[in-house]
Amino acid sequence: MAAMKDPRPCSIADTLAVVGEKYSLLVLREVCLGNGRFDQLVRNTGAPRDILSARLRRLVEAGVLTKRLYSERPQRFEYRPTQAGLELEPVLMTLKEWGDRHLRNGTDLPMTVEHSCGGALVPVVTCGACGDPVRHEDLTARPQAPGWTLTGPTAA
Amino acid sequence: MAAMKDPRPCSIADTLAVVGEKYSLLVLREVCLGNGRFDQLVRNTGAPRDILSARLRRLVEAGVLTKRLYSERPQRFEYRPTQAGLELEPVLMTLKEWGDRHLRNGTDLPMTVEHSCGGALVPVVTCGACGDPVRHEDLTARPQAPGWTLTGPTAA
DNA sequence: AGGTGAGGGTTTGATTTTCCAACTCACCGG
DNA sequence: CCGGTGAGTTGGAAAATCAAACCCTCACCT
Repeated sequence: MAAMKDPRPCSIADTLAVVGEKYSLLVLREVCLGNGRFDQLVRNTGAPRDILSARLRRLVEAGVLTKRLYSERPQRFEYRPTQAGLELEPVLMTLKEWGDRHLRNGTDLPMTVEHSCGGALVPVVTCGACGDPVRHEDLTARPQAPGWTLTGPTAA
Repeated sequence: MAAMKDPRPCSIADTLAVVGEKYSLLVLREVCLGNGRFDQLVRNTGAPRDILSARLRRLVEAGVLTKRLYSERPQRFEYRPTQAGLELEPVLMTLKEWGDRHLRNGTDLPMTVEHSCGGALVPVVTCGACGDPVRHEDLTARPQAPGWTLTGPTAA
């Protein structure tokens, strides 16, 4: 995700610069599931080996994954999520939720996630302050840096 | 995001096939903010015009955006989010939240979002059933379709 | 000692995408 | 008639992706 003169300083863009390249989030999905070995990642993500290699390097250097030796002689490695990597799981969950609902009508899901409370997880984004589920109409963008001249009714 | 033989049927991958290409989510960000005109999108996302054109076509065809005529003579268009598009905002919020925390230490944020409850929005993903914030340790993946052979301790 | 196979990659060359600048077309304002 | 705006399209160079082949280190079998 190299050159891009995004005139907008933006954490969304910055995060995508780390995990927005093709396969990166699928790699993270697998690593969070515990499938952190190279050949598993090739099989489960469908990424070409050279691309996977590049993505892993990038994610390790960005502090999202770590490379761990799980066997000397023969040397074998495994990738695991860092704390920062685990904190990207909300992104995976919201992506999954949208796909489950809009691309599969909520039926025939290939995988579900069970929450410790007992049921299938339905991730809901709430406001940390009041605890209410967040709806578009309740949001107002507050530009803080130059480059953020809003024109429209504004909400993100 | 053409050819990819992802051996895993997965809603995350499917969603990324819709909005995972470079610039797509930045376009959605702008459209959700109300900045839905072509030249605004060029300026605010930094996307080359031809790429932007392709992304807009794709997002409209996928039902994430609609193209609206806001002036005949001269013909001028504007892109707006559909309901499905608005429902992708949780993805944007979780991406923003991660970037704010991990890429900027939570300081000097270029933009904040205010929630109707009064404070700056801190998006938290919770379990729809019990309402608790979701933590990695509380999750268990439940494969439902073939292709989902888990090996590790498993959680997503 | 030789063959086979797994794991974890790198190399090579063809194919796709992206990038960027220039160009179009339709209209409006002076 | 001239310049400018909005919404794109076009053409060619540069970069990223793809698939397959290759490499290296060991372990195991016989």
